Amino acid sequence: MAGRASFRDIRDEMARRIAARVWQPGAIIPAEEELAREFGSARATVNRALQELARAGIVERKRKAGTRVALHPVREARFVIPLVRQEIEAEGRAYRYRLLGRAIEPAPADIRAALGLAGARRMLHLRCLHLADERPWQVEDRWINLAAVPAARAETFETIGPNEWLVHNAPISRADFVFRAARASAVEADALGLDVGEAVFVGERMTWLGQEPVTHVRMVHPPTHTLRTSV
Amino acid sequence: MAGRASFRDIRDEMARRIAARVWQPGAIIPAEEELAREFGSARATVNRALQELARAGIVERKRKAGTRVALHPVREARFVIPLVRQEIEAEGRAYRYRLLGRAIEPAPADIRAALGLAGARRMLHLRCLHLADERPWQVEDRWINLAAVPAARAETFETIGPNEWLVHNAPISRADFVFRAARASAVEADALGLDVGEAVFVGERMTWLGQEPVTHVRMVHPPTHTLRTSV
DNA sequence: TGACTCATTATGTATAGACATATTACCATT
DNA sequence: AATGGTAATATGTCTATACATAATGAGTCA
Repeated sequence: MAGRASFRDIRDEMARRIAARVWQPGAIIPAEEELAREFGSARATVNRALQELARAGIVERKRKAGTRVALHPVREARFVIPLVRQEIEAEGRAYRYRLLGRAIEPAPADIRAALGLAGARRMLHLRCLHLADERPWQVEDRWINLAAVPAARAETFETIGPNEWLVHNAPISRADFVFRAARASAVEADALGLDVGEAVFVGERMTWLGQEPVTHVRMVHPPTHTLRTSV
Repeated sequence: MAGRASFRDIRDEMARRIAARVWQPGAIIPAEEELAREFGSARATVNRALQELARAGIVERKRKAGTRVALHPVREARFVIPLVRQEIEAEGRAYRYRLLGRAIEPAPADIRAALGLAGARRMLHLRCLHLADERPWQVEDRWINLAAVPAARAETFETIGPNEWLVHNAPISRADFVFRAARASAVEADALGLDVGEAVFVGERMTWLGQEPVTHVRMVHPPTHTLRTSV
C-alpha cells in the first residue's frame, strides 16, 4: 500500500492503538492537526476517521476539550430488521405466506396505548403466518390505522403480506421496536406448531407518519429464532 | 434560517421528499451535482447528506448508476448495549451485585464451539446475580479464557462484576451478540425467583482480541425484560 | 470569594478543486 | 446474437483553506 492513507486506514490504525492500549481508556488522544501531521494527511481525513470511531462509541469528542478514549464503551450494536421474506430467502429457504384472519374491529386498549391513539377507534386487524420451507417461522398479529392508510381497506392481503404491502403504500417517519420473551398463547402455539406455554421470541414494531400512528405489529417466533449481530 | 444550508438541512429535506413520495420508492434521484446546484451548496455537502441516508438504508447508491430510493428499506435499528449497572441505574434503581460461584474448570463443548476454541481448555467460570432494588434482574454465566486474560486468575470477583472488570482489564476488538427466548432452567429459575420453564430473555455475548477468544457470557433475564429502540 | 467577560482552542462544517473507482452503455468484433 | 473492449459518468475520497461553534480557562471587577 504505497498510496496515501485513506480515512479507513487511519480509523483502523487508531482503533488498533485503542484495542492495544497504546491509547489508554479515558486518556486524551492527540488533536486532529497533530494526527494529520503524523499520518501525512489532511485534517478533514483524520476528522472523518475520528467521527466514525465516535459514532461507534469507541471515543468521545467534545469541542475544545478534545477526543478521549471512551471509558465505558457503551457498545452500540446495529441490527438489521429485514422483511420476513428477505430474512427467510437470505437463508436459502422457500418463503410462503398465509392469511389467517382479516377484520375491521375496535383495537384493544394495549394496542391503542402503544400507538397513542385515543378512543376505541376501529382498525384493520390482520393475522398472518409466514413459513420457511413449509415450516412455521412467524405469526404476525397486525393492526393498521385506516385513518392513516385508507387504501388498506380495499386490499385483501391474501397474496401479499401486510409488511410488504405497507412498505410500498404507507410512508413512515418513525418506528419503535421492542423485543421480549413470552410464553406462547394457545392461538400462537397452534399456529406455530408448539406446545402452549413454550417460550417464544416476540418482536413488536410501531410506526408513525408524523404524529399519525400507522401500524402496530406483534411478530411471534419459535424459540429457535435468534436476533444476532456483530461489532 | 438565513444562513447557508447545512448537510443536516439537506439530509432532512431529502428524507422529507422520500417520506412524502415526491421521490418514489425505486426511483433515481437527481445526481449530486444537480442537487448541489439546487440547494446552493458544494457537492461534498450533498454527498455527506446522501451518505447518511444511505447508511440509514433510506437510499441505495452505486457508482455511475446513481442514487435511488430504497425499495425495501432494510431498516437497521441500533441498540445500545450498556453495562448492567448503567442499565439499572439509568432507570433510577439501586444496583447490587452478588457472586454465586467461581471455578476454574474445563469449558463445555457449546461454549468452546461458540468461541472457536479447540481442545478441552480449562477456563474461569463465574456465575453472578445482578439485582435492581434487591429484585433479581439478570443471572450471568460467564467463561473467561485465562490464556487471553491471565490477570483474571488473581481476581476474586466478589465485589466487582466480571463485565466491569473486563471493560477495564481486557481490550477487545470484536464482539458477537445473540438474543433469544428460552425456558428457565432449574438453576436460573431459582436465581431469578421464577418457576422452572418460565420464558426468559437470553442475551449471549462473545468477544475476541484479534484471533484470541476473550470471554463468553450468557445473560438471563426475567420475561419482563425488553430490548427496545427507535429509528 | 464569586460572578462575569473574553480570548483561546479543538472540533464541526462548508467549499472548490482534483483525482480515483466502479459500472454502465455503447460500439466493434467475432 | 454473443462477446469483449472502451469511453463516459456518478459516486467515493482527499486536500487545502476558511469560518463557525462550543468549552475552557485566565483575567477582571464587584
